[in-house]
Amino acid sequence: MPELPEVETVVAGLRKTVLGKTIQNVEILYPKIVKSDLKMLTKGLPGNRIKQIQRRGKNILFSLSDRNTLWAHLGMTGHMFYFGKKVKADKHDVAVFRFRGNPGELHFHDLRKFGRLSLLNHSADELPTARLGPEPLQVSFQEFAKLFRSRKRMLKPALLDQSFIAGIGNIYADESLFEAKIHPQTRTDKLNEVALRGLYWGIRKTLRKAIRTGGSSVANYLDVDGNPGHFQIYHKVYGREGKPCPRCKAKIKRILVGQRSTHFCPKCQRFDFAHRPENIEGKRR
DNA sequence: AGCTCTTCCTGAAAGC
DNA sequence: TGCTTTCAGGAAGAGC
Repeated sequence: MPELPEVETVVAGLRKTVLGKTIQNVEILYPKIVKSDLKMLTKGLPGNRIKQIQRRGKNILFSLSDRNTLWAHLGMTGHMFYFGKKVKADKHDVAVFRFRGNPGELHFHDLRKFGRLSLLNHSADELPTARLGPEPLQVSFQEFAKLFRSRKRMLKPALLDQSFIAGIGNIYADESLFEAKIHPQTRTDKLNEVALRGLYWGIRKTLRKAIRTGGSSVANYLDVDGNPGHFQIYHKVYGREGKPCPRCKAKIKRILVGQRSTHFCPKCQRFDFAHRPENIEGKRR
């Protein structure tokens, strides 16, 4: 599923392929993905040049020459495929963009149709980004620490909450918590300075490495040119239930936290590691 | 405020 | 073997 590193990879691909092109028309094959007014979108896009493409959290923002913004979210299984020539739409394509004076096409492909597309009548800077938490690769440690201390909730749901911190999904939440050796059910406000630093750097390390390797190819993630990423071979806990922890060889566990499957090492991700290191032996769940 | 449950959707995997 | 059920998951919305 596309999370921050995958979306970053997709945005890099979009910049190489469609940045600077002028939209000729857009064909919406599955109208339900459009969350803004459908007619406004299909009528408003043609003639617009794509001036800038940015990622914010897991969102893709196309800044248009008329100062409006095309907002895309890949959901669970969304892909953006660029073809250098006319190509017949796949049955899972939800939208096709065509460009002026150019045979190339951009296909928004989305098997499970959780993706979304909106035309927003304002610039990319003044987006519904008020509903998005800080970027994990940009936020300072001080702000990060303040954020976690300001809430009282379990870490796992907090990391998945886009209004809390943007861009992290199930894979990278689990992997980051593993890096930081923190139990997913630890409360955000219970992390001491050491644990907070560990988590801050764990998230950064995990996301950066995933970006470097082109994202994780699970749920058939592919980049704009149809290439898979490679980060999944580096997954240490995600999707590894019952397999040995790469750090201590204990069996990786999978539990449900807030309805979401959560993978962790029960031995080296201690529930109370973060705030009560002296009590590590005593408690179990 | 924060948790839980539901909805959207499809294909793979598990169950019978 | 083949049909049926379950599950996965990002985000939003309802209800508590």
